[in-house]
Amino acid sequence: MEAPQNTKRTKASEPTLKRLPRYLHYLQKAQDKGILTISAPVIGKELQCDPTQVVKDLATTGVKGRPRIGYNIHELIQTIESFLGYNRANEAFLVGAGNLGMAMMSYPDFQRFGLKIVAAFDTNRDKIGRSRSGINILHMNKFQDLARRLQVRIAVLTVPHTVAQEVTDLLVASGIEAIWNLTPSQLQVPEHVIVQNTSMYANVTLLLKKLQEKDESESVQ
Amino acid sequence: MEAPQNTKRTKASEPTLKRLPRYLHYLQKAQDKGILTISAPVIGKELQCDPTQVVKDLATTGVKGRPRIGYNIHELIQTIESFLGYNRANEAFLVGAGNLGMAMMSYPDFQRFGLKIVAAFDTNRDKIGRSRSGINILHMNKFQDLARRLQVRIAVLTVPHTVAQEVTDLLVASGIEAIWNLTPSQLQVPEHVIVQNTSMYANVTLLLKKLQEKDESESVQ
DNA sequence: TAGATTGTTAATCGATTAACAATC
DNA sequence: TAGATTGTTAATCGATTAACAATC
Repeated sequence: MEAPQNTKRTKASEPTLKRLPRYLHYLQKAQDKGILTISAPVIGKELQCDPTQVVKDLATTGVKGRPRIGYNIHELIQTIESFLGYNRANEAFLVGAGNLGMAMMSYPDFQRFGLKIVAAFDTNRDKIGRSRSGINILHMNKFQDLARRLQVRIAVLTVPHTVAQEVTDLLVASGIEAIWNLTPSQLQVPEHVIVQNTSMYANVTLLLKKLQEKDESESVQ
Repeated sequence: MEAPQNTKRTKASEPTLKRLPRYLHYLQKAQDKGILTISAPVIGKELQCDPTQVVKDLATTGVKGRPRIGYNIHELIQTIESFLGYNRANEAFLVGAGNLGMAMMSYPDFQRFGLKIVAAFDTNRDKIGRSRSGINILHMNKFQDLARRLQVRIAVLTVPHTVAQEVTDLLVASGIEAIWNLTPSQLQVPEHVIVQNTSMYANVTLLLKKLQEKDESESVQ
């Protein structure tokens, strides 16, 4: 009957979702300085992006601003955090306690972004029983049982790419619903499982190609 | 006068550049199995993407296929590798030998993707003088001199985000032209400097948001 | 009131997808 | 020849950018 309070069902596009954390980071710094109100043009100037895009991005979170004045910075931060789900604590298991896995365990502040790594798994006997940043490393053969009992839905995958698919099959069989794939492998998963790929190789390719294109355009001129 | 051999100046879009390494990875596996010829529909089926998009992506590299038959797999691999610049060895300095930095030094095969990390830098006395995966860790105060003398143009940035900007200023002052930014910071750089951002926080946000949206759509039904 | 900023609607831009002709 | 696949051109889709009305 009534207008729902915070139930804007505008689903954000991927580019928007990537920009929102950047805004948030800047807004938190601004709030620390004691600023109470902020406008889209100011955000855009600081972050070097289009002010009308900032307005659009903010609108998808459902926050309301006031013409001429801007947004209440506290309300804005709250709304973005809530929209992005940062105030929940999604529990996750990390699989593969190698170099990258260890780095991810020590990575600061994931919890502030809604992700809590509650345990790590490996098959290397030397690593099992140790811990890193308060996260215990357990044997992989405990994964399935623990995932089910603790109802963990998210896995961070940092195993060697040679075993990425077989490990993935186990994750899926254990009821994992979302996989953050930090291996270069293209994972095969059932339709209901979400995969977020972060490929170092794709990123390095992009960087080098941009540099190459810059060189070419300069040599042409 | 003559038609240039390999000088298709089609500059690829970012999505295309992200897909090409995936194709390449699959093609190399297929070649190892002894396959000599491959068609876009086969690649699309295996990688679960649209075959016409595969055709378009491959066309941007300048490779020629034959109707009904497909592409010569050897020629295809060569062309993609050449197009992406994998046969060059772009030398890079890594800055920040912390957890993530160490992981990147140990990351396998960057060289196969055209990136060669030739030295690492840090300010922590305990780390300086040590090495990892054959890469020596030097004091940051040697960066500028070495970057200039070796004409290194690329930096991999894995420092704590609190010092990301000040380190970036030094990189730029040392003549670095391209920065692979693995910190969550939004770097301020002059226009001629290329930045490739790989933000763990943006990626984790995307994953959790996708999961959240899936939950919402299911609870609605 | 005047002017700046939000918020919405329209126009542009670019990438994906579809259609179809060329060709092996 | 018949049929599958490339390669190109057109249509669709979605995101960005621009335009403008509403409003503080």
